[in-house]
This record gives sequence, C-alpha cells and structure tokens, in this order.
Amino acid sequence: MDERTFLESYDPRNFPAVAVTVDVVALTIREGSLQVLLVERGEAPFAGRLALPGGFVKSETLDDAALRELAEETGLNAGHGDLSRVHLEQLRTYGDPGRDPRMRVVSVAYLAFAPSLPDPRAGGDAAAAVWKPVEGAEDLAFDHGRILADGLERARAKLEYSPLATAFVGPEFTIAELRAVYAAVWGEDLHAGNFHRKVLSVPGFVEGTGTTTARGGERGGPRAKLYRAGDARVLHPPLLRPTAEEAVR
Amino acid sequence: MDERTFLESYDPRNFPAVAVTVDVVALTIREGSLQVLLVERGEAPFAGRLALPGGFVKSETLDDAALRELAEETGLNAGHGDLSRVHLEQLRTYGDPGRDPRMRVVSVAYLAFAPSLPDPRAGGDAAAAVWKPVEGAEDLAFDHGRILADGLERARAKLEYSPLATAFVGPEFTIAELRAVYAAVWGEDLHAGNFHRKVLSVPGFVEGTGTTTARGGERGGPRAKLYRAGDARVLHPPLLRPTAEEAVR
DNA sequence: CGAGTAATACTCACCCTGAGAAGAACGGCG
DNA sequence: CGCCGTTCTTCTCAGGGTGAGTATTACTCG
Repeated sequence: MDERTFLESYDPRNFPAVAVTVDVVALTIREGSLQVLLVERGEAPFAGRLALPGGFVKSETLDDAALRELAEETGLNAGHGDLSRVHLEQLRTYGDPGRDPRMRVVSVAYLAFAPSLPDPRAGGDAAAAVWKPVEGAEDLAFDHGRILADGLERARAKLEYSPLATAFVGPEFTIAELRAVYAAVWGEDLHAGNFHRKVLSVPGFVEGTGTTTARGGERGGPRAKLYRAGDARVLHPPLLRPTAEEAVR
Repeated sequence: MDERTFLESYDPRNFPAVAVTVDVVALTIREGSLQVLLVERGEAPFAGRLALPGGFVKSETLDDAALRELAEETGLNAGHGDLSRVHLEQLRTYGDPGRDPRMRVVSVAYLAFAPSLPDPRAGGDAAAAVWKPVEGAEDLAFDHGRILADGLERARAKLEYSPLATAFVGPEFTIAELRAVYAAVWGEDLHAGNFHRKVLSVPGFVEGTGTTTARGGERGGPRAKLYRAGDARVLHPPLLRPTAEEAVR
C-alpha cells in the first residue's frame, strides 16, 4: 500500500468507520444430514432471523477469532478437548458496502468441519444457537445465505481432493461411515463397492487399525474393519463427484 | 455477529484502529516467463523494498478496490479497454496482528491474470512499478512473500480445472500459445501431442475460428489453427499437472 | 433357523492417460 | 531451387482408473 495514503488515514479522525468481523460456517453431520450452526438474532436489523455465528475481531489472528466465536456459540472449549479435532479454514471475505445497514462491515468468513457435536448451550454472549439442516437454511440475515452457499460449494469440492471427510467422523471409523459423509455432503448415494476400492487405493487416505466394530450393523451385516485418518493432505487420485461436473458452462 | 458487541464498537471512540486494504498479485507472461507486478516502497517501513501493489479500501466493493489499485499502478484504464480482459478473483485475507508494524491492517489479497501488458507507467500515486519474474521475487515487504506464494499456488491449481489460461493470451490464440502458458506457470514442459488432444477434448474450453496464423513459426513449422476461448467455466476432464500431485503428505 | 442386510471382493467393458512416432507444412539457408 | 530442421497435428498402443454389476460371506433380527 502507498505510504502517503496510509498516513492520511493514520490519523484516527480521518479513519473510515470500517469494522472487521469473522463469520463461521460450521458444518457437521447429524442424523445422516449435513447441518450448519446458526444463531437467532435478538435485535435489529434482522431481529428474529437466523444468522451465521460471528463477531468482531479483537487483538488476535483471524483464525483465532473464528475459533473463539465458534467456541462461544457452541459452549465448547476451544484449545483443548472438544474443538481440537475441528478443521477450520478461511473461506472468503465479504465487504460490499451496504451488506450491513448500520455501517461498513468487512467480514472474513471461515469454514469449520466437525464431527457430531453436542447441542450448543448458549455460552458467552450467544443467543439461541442451533444446528439446522442446510436444505432449510437459505433465508438468513445479511448476506449470510450467500456465504453459506459458498461454504457448501467449497466443502463439496474439497471432499474430492482432500481427506476432509475424516474431520466429520470420529478418530476410528468404517469405510461405510466415511461413505455416509460423502453421501450427506454431496446429497447423493455412492456405489458401495467402488467407494470402498477407491478409498483404499488412495495412498495415505486411511490406514487400518487391525480391529473391527464390536458388532454388525443395526439391521444386520458383518462387522466392518476400522480405520484411522492417514497422513495424506491431498487425495490422489481424487474421488470425483458423480454428477454436477460437466456442462458447467 | 452479536448486537451487544456491535453497539459497543459502534461508538467511534471504542473503535479498534483496524485498517482494511487490498493487495493485488497481478500475474502476466512476458518473454516466456511468469511475472508479477511489484512496486518499490518509498518510505519506512520496508523503504526501498519491493511490495505488492495495494491500498486502502474506499467506499467501494472489495473487487472494485482491487481493480482500482491495479489500474493506478499500471497506468491503464480499468473499466473499458486495457484492463477489461483481466481476470480478477479474491485470493485470501491476511490479518495477523503485527503484519504491519504501524497498526492493525487487515488486507484482502486479490489475484489478477492478464495478457502481456505494456510496461507500467507511474500513474496516480504509484511509485516505480515493474514486472518481475516470480522466481526472483521472494524477498518482499511485509508478508507479501507469503501472499505471492499463495497466489502462485492458486494460479497453478486453477489452470488444472478452469479455463484461466485463456486470460493470459490474446483474444485469438494457437494451441501452442496456450501450451506455453501452462509451461510458464507450471514451470515444466508439456507433451505437445497429448496437450493438443486434451485441450480439444474438453467441451467448451476452446472453439476454432476456422482461420490460421498468417505464417508459420519463426523457426519453421506449419501455420497453426487459431482458437477463441469457449464458454466453459470448469474444465472437464481437467488438465492435471504432471508432477507435484502424489506423495503430498 | 430363515430372511434380509451390509461389508468386502471380484469381473468386465470403457475411457483417459502418457509415451512415442508418423505425416505434413513451413522457414531459413546454401 | 532444394534440403534440413522445426513445429503443428494426428495416430497408435499399453496401462491404469472408472462405473456398473455380481458374488461371497458374516452378521442382526424375528
């Protein structure tokens, strides 16, 4: 940035009133469906409407601010324990003038992936926070609907070439559980045999524990082998979505 | 975000002094090598060092701010003509405390791809702006080295599954010119025959004009067919990088 | 014990890929 | 003018990954 312009703005009197916030698209899988963490707004604007959890950035990194907001809204501990297995990544920044009617707000959106978490208890300054299926969560406050849509598209794309799906399951999991994650996020069923073959053929995606589940499925079937997440950071070859790829003009 | 926290900060006296800027990683291909637009800083901090062009966000969208900064530094017109064929996309936001020693600065980084542009003339408030090969541009002011590295990785990845490469060439181009773009960005040569086959097999990537170049290559060879960019927004199947894919643990 | 279910393995035809080579068109030079 | 090197373009071929379907086996439930 240019020095002269900087010094002009350096004087607080000349400061444009810009606020910097973080908003978090926290995704999890509960009861087989992809759900997002939302809070009900108590005051205007958009009073009574659902919104993404978020808040002002303090003297901290942007990543820390997002993690802190997530911890406050869910009532879980950030540093140790509960949220330690949450995958957090920056999504995109939204800063159109007018996206908040009160003032200029530049919001850095984050994407969080978590295994099934307990119901949020209103900790800190949180209003009522709830998990909602993403299908019913289009009508949000501010431009949060667009942010959620961007986050979902990112999540769906990242499942293809990253081991992100393991962030949605426990420390040990079966191939079928992993397949259920893909099915929930992509919204379509996958061929069990092919999925099995492909997951095991990607180096470093999963590694066997040598153990199996204690018992078979609830409606029958053999015990499944258990796996842990491997050390791969990218999946090669990737697991591509069956549809929604071609004809994207 | 929470209303109570908002109102506390709404009072300008309580405002944390946060500045919002945009920084632009502008890439082009000149003389067969990938180059980035840099400006020399005139004052402290980092006086005399090279930095990415950027500046404060005014009453405009973030995208407009990035385009404005790019126009100012290059001396080209933004809206019409010169910069109209530039592809611009948001890269990532950098906001660590201390990344600017003067105050808290949250910077939204943008990535720009342009065909070969004329040498920048110092318009507006620009210091000396120059195109530099990306290989020699590691030591930049602030955290701009990291921003450039992130931008390069994004550019290299996007060539695989998006028709971005056409943003680096003129309105009409040959397959060989497109191959030179991939070679410059990825830093490795590609098999001419296979590249040819793959580009033409991706629906909507390029469309033939029915014409050819006026004469053959400078060192011989037949006239090449000319193509225009097609209407595809994603490449399917993608053009994957030969290396740097597997064993990424 | 029988029926239904699910994990895992296997087959097969098809497509895409990398590597190599061939054919053809062209510029430069003697 | 004719040769040579260069480059565009097309073709072949073997190998690997893919989707679709099937088979086998191990379990739960009633």
